[in-house]
Amino acid sequence: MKERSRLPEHKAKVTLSEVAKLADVSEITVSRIMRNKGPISDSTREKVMAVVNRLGYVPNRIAGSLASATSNIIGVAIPSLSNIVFPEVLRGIHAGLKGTDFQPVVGVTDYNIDTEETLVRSLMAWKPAAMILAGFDHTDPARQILLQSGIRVAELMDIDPEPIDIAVGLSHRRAGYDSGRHLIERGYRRFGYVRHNWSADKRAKVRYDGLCQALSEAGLSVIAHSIVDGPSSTLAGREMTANLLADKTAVDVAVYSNDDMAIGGVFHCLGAGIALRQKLAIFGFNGLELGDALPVTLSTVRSNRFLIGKIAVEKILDNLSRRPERCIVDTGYEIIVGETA
Amino acid sequence: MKERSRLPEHKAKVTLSEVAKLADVSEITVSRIMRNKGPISDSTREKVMAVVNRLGYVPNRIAGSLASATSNIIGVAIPSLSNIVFPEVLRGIHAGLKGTDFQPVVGVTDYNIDTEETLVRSLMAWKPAAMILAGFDHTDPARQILLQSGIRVAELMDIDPEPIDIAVGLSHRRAGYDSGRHLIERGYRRFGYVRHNWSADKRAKVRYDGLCQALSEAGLSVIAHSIVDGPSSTLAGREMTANLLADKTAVDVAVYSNDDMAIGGVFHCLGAGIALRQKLAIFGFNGLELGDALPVTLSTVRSNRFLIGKIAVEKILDNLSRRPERCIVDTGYEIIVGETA
DNA sequence: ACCAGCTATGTTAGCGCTGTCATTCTACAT
DNA sequence: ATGTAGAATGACAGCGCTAACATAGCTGGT
Repeated sequence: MKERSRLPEHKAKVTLSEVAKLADVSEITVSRIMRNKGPISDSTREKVMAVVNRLGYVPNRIAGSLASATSNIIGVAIPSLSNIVFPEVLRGIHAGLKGTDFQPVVGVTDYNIDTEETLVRSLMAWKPAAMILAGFDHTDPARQILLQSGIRVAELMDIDPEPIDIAVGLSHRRAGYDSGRHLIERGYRRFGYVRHNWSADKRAKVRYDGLCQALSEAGLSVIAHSIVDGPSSTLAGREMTANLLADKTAVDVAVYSNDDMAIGGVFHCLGAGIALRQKLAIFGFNGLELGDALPVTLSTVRSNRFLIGKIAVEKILDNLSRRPERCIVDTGYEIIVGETA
Repeated sequence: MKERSRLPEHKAKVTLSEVAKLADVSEITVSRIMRNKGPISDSTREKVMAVVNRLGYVPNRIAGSLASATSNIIGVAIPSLSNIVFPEVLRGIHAGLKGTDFQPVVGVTDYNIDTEETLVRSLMAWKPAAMILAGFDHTDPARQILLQSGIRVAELMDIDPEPIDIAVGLSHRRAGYDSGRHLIERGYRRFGYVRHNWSADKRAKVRYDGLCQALSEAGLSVIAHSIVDGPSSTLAGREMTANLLADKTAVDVAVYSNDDMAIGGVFHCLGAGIALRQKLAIFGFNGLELGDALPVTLSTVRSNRFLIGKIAVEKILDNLSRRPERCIVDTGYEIIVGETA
């Protein structure tokens, strides 16, 4: 048997009107059948579907969207795909969209608000049904475009600032504050802080501020810092922990800018034979699954990333046109008492 | 200062023709300016751009795509966002697309080829410039649609089967085989295998087959198995390792279906005080960054996920219309000699 | 002066679909 | 018979843009 050519034999771009002609009905009838809209007799439907299947007709949504002035696209702008946190949010978005026929179009901003602006323009050009962004930090033009669009706009991760329309996330300030209170209650007094460069990651900074406030209220403060100039990573966390401990300032607990870093800390201690909690306590942020699989389970704060994405979508689908009132959803957080603090 | 309303004041959907009217030029002139196409005098450009900025005009790409019969969309279908591997491929795709104005539209198949078919239909409806899929396992109708479309189709991760058009990935069979050879050379003889459910993850199965072939050629075989009925995870890897060791069959090396599982194995040993390599050697697959940050660095095989995504995009952009010849790119793999084997 | 050959702009005709408003054809009650 | 609702279908006019083909104004070479 000769192999079927991989190139289209006749350019035969199958269109609605072609299907209509062959099925001997009007175009609008085919259109209605394809969209399950309006009353159609079974006989007509069968007749048309036979042609559709024979020709392998796939409706052109570009034309459809233009004609109906609606698209089933949802624009999504996230800062990064390297940080496990955002794929998890994406997963929530996909989960929320499942069963609808909305399609997410995802762009990556690299934590840069100018890139974000370009991305927003380019996503808005598809006349999306809604937009989902991470964070609240936008250029003025971007904000203006989103504001004027009239479509639903969800800003994720955070709920402290004022949103354009919908905010879904948690209060990083409170999470930081509560972490501090929690650790103080557990008896820790000499706090070290290990972090990555937060110039792009404002939320890490806010958590730190919350932590400092809790400490300050208790007459304490962070007495040692170890800072890597770059993004967070487990390896960086490991090295910065070594760094922190090399310092003459003895700390009894190290708080980390996130779990990636904290897990690196755990690895350092495991490798160097430093007794976790007795000698050095470690506390992270995010509640990654991995923390639970560690030989010594990580003490941290669970942020519900999946939920954030899912709820954002639900809120959007709830009402596809923007309401006058803003909508803020607190997905909360939970202190996980592991074995490292 | 009173707050600016969040709802669009006048529905004023700004169109090309409106801009043209106000700038006192023809529509095509505005169109050319927006697309940087054709010769335009500086004075006209300035005049038009002033109006564009004043009105906040954003071109409607839906109309544009319909008129020009080209879209800048690239359809992407991946099995899952939970497995870190696919976000990394996505990252490669985004990296490859950077600087072009193609937009990826991402869908998730949940490792189900019927879901994939639905997804393919729905992505094809946007007349994408190209499609990227993970794997070679498709329904007949899906394959048919892709074949007939005439657009470029990249199938990622694997290069063993025959692709529709472009294949980018590595030979999992050879990777499995070489892992076996490598471990035999290092003196291991009593092989255990720890895996997740591979009914959805065919490639893990192929690696296993390759491994078995290498063993068999050396007169060896896998003498103990530990299988979790579910997806891979670090926790599962940890538990299944405990499981494997509880068995009376003593093994000197455990090969894992992937790094997630293998890292769980390392954690088990670390927690149970089992000397890695001396008492039990561990070998994974993927070469996750995390393996390098472990207190005992993981021995594994690096699959270049980021590169796979990036190269797929490059091949596609290389030539946007399908060539008669198939194109297969081997991104290779690399055995990483860590401290666990 | 004249035409080739540029640059800068405009005119026309759709792209493939769907909203809107008919129109036709039953079925059933009056 | 006659009216009336509803079910099933169709005609037509665009959606907002761009390809393709003019057209108009220049420059400079001869």
